[in-house]
Amino acid sequence: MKSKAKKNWQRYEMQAQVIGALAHPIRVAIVELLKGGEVCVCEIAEQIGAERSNTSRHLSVMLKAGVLKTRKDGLQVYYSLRTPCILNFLACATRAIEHNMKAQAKAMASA
Amino acid sequence: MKSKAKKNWQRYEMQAQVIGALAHPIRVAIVELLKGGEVCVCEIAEQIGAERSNTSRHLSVMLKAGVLKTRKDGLQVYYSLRTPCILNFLACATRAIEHNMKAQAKAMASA
DNA sequence: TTGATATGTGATTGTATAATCACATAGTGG
DNA sequence: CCACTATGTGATTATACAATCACATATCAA
Repeated sequence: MKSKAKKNWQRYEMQAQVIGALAHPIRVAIVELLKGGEVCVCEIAEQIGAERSNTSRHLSVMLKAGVLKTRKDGLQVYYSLRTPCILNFLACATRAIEHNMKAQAKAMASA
Repeated sequence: MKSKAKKNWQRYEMQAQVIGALAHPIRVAIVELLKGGEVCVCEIAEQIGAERSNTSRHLSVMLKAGVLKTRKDGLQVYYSLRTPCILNFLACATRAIEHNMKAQAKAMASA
């Protein structure tokens, strides 16, 4: 039934947007950094070694996707995880990578 | 410590690649379709309503990322989930979306 | 008020990704 | 062998995304 995919297309698009919000190494690094709690933009930028404006843009992508939330305090804006289940993405991705490594090692051995 | 992010950069890149392999509505649809078990390319293309060559490309992205695996049987190639934990991505993304909807409704009400 | 700092955003440019077409390859059956 | 079907891939073009710079805004402190 092609109709099922058509019917759910909008949902697929939204899900892809949320997942895409984590599909960049800088954003993965940010999520991992925020695992320990809220951090302000300037510290995020410093810790991951990226320009502030660039960091700000990446944060806004994730904010827009609903993955992060913010809290203003004076000059600073603190970002934190809004949907903690996204941490599972990282763990699952790691599992896939380990899987790949093993397969690669096996391919090497047989070559 | 900026050094931590630098040190893990390669891992972040690989994780982002795996996550990015799911960051497209067609690929989300494919993963959902494969939830029930292996499906051949031509049926995947038919069910999601995409061109076969395009479907094939999306499948190869996910295959390369280690998210899917294949089994050849005669003319057909059957794809299936290699790392089932990626199904959690979809569920978690849905949760984030619901969160967004609620926030949006609240913003509407207060406007 | 002035100056300093944090954050975010428009504009630009370079890079990556996606869709399409044409075609190659490989297996199947007559 | 030949025709047919499924799959995958090179080449092209259009689109989306990322990084950077310059600048605007907001908050604080003196």
